[in-house]
Amino acid sequence: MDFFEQMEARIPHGEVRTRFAPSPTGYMHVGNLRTALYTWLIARRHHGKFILRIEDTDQGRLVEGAVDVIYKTMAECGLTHDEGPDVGGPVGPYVQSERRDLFGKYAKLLCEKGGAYYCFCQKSDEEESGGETGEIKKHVCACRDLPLEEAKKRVEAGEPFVIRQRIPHEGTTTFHDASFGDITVENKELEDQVLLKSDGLPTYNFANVVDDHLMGITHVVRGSEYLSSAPKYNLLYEAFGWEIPTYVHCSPVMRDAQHKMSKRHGDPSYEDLIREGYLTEAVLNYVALLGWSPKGENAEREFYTLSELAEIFDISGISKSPAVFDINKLRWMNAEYMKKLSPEAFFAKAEPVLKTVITNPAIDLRAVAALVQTRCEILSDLPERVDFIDKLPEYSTELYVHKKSKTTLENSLSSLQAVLPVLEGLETWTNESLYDALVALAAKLEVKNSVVLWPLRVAVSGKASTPGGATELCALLGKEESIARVKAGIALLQK
RNA sequence: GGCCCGUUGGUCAAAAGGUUAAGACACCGCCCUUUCACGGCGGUAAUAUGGGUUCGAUUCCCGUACGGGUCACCA
Repeated sequence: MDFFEQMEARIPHGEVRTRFAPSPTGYMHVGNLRTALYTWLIARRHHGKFILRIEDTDQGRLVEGAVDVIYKTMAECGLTHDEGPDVGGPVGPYVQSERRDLFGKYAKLLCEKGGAYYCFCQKSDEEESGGETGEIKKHVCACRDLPLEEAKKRVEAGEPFVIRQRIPHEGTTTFHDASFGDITVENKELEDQVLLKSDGLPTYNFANVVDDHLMGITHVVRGSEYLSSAPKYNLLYEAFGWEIPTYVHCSPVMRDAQHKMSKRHGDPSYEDLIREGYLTEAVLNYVALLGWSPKGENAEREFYTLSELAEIFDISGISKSPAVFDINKLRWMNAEYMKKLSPEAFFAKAEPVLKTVITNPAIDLRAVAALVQTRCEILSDLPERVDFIDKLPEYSTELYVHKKSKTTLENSLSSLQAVLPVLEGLETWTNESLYDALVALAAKLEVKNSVVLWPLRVAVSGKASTPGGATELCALLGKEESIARVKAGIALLQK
């Protein structure tokens, strides 16, 4: 058994195998996350294998610790892989830089098979572009017609070379994409692309084809920017005599109608979103629906767990047109996820954030969390909602004037003055007892509840908008602090 | 510029020849209410455009416009 046969023998058959092949950039684009998710879902849906392959051939872009970021993100999202650099598998290595030697062998094999040829043209020969005419210059040279034996002699003699794909000049190539359907192009539009560079390393397109085949990948999921190189892939598979995988091209995630989301333009990556206080589950759920939609009876359903998606995900639901990322809808969806959290789970997430603005140990953070759980969309909203608890902010008396509650500066002052002794005389300091006492006071004064409660809420919070009503805030702040703030309010109104 | 792909409300999108063209976000209004919110109810808003094919086109075909992708010894 020769080398190539050995490699073939390793390839698993009879199962769906998909792969996510990120290059280690140090963060996860939203678009990449979606691709990873779809790729994972296809594997899970068919009870197949999901493979993680690190594409680190671009040495110039290497980022320290970036591979760990990939592991961490995938694990955090629940996109577990069955094979990869860290867990191994039958078709390793799973890091592209460790597969380096493979590609030269396969490129030479392809030359033997006639699908490629040695090319001795110097890079500088074709450096000139089409210039102002805008014409694209395709590489055409005599090396293509060099007899193989002669070319090999020159290689052995040490002459620098690249290996280029031999693309037929005539005819057309048709490839099939699971969501775009059949696409046919004229072969004359295709260039004899370089497969193996003069430094002996493969180009991305070549490495991909070889790796995907040797790893037994059945479904190639990738961005639609690769759509136009797909015919060349097909020709490559055919020249090798390999089975062509199912292509699943996904349109990009856009910032607006004409721009892809990009880190460079300040669009958030997955890590940015998490840092801003979005929940992983919400991000995944939202991203799943960006460019894919469920069919049939699920068409109106929007909330899914990962495992629910794994049951119903269907390639045919992938959309062909680009989708604009709507942070607004993500916010809404995140809020829904927060509301669904158990009080304990929400507290666990909220506590660290609350602690950044509430340092008073007398404050019951669980009570704060309970109040705020249905009133925030993302965790980073929290500080601004509860910062008044530690310290009463300076506020304008204008806050006391509220038409709907029928409050004015004058009746606010008298309300607070009436409230003060009630609070001071209150034995039991709970939301219920506070509410009962103050409603009774309003009845006694013969005014609407709000005439009493609105000014109190303002006095106690100094804010127009708070995570709870007057009595809830008083209960939270405690008797002493509440009374102090009411007195401060009275003083302010008396000025 | 050549080639390829796409186009349903502001956004995500359903409807795979016959529907009053779903649903969700956002927006607006009303109700609830101890603020804001939550919740409930309701509303505004779309098949890019011109031709075909068909008894009938969002759906099929062609053109146009607009948008995107691609045309490296980058991935």
